[in-house]
Amino acid sequence: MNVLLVEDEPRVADFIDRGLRAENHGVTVASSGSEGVDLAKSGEFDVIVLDLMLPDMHGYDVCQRLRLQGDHTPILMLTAMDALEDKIKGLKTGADDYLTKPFDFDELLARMEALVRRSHNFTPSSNILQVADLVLDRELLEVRRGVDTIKLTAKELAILELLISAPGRVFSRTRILNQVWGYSEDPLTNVVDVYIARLRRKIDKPGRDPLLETVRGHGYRLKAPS
Amino acid sequence: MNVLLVEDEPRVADFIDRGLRAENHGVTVASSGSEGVDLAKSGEFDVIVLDLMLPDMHGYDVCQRLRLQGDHTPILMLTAMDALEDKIKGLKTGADDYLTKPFDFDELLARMEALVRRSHNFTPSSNILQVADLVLDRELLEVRRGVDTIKLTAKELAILELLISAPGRVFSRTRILNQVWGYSEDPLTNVVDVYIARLRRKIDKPGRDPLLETVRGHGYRLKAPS
DNA sequence: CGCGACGATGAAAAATTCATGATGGGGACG
DNA sequence: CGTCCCCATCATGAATTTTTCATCGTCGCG
Repeated sequence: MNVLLVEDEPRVADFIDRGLRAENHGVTVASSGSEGVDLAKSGEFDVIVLDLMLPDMHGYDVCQRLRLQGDHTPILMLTAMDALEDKIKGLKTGADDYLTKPFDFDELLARMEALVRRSHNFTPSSNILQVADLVLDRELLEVRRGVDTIKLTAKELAILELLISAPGRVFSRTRILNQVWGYSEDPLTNVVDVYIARLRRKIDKPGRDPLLETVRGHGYRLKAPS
Repeated sequence: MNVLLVEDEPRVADFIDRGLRAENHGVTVASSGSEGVDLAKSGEFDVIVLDLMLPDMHGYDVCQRLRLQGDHTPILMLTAMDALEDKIKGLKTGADDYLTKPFDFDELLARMEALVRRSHNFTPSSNILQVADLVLDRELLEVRRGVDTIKLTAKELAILELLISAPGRVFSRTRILNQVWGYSEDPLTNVVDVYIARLRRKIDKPGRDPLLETVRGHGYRLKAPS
């Protein structure tokens, strides 16, 4: 079995590395997120063990990036804390399983093997995000609501991408401004409002179930799948 | 280690039961959800292995009910399919881990032991705050009382967030004013009273057990979990 | 039992927050 | 160089929240 280990802490990396080799698995270590993403491109790994805390980017980003590239290699996340949010976020960004530090090496092994076993049965294709009948294909950069294809401008798409990445979750205007426009301040503009209105016009055509909700006093969100 | 196994399918139950006993663990089998909840009350178990598909109620309900009763025994869920939704929902209702059928018995064992080990260290905190059947999800900015979702305005939410952060503790009007409004003085207003009244109207609907208490001469508090 | 302080609450007024149409700049492309 | 599309800002009106104010209720104590 061929394992890609993305972990920047030498001690931890070493520990896992040696353990896996002892089990006759092939191991490649990446000590940063970007290195991990690059190495993963070769597509030769059976499973990726991914630490959440990396020097250059967060584990979620690595995960998300891989999935966006159409890579479906099973990912086992190592979370530092036992935070529910981390687990959920991990699963949502495309991880297949998580493991909380500190962990038994045997457990790591067991889960890895389980993942690989499972992934050989069927490969769930993703890269397609979806809420209700609203579908965003990040590969084709295409948006559909039901059978209708919707044409979005760059900014509109960026907002939708952000919102759909965590359905149900509320995003503040500031947050959206940050992610989509890259501003770090300027609360004197209402661009976000304007663009939300445009998105609405395209996505929530009258008669349809409204998906794009305003949460007064907080921001906007995409309706969570019930 | 003492295990409560909630599983109605005799074949699966038997398989796990025998395996665990072989490992010298104590096992009690419940073949329905309500039986499981009852048995759990004894509080003598180190971990609960919970099947999702039960004859009388869904695994989520069992899970939720236990958590509502203030039971924090680690729960390992057995999900039939590899559905992301199930995993997320499971975690949200208070499960600590999940396992997809079919699974290796060794994996079950490893995860169980990991859970128990972990739970002896510390109890996981999350973004979900709860008093009795009142739940505040800080991520979704959503409040529920039992099954009903409650819509709160920003200020109402802020107050509830403060109160629920320390159930049972009394918060003076001044304190609330400080935290929620950021005022550092001005004891000439009764906004706090007004908002408490509104919160009451939404949260403590007539017929329900009142959670929001007035402590005359001191302030307000959320009833502590008994 | 009656009084006074404290708290509850309805309703009006004020303020905030949003939605959206109109306007004009600017860049890409032919 | 003109046209088209995208982007950002502004202004306005509507919806909702927040605050204030007045009144009424209730609790505790003498």
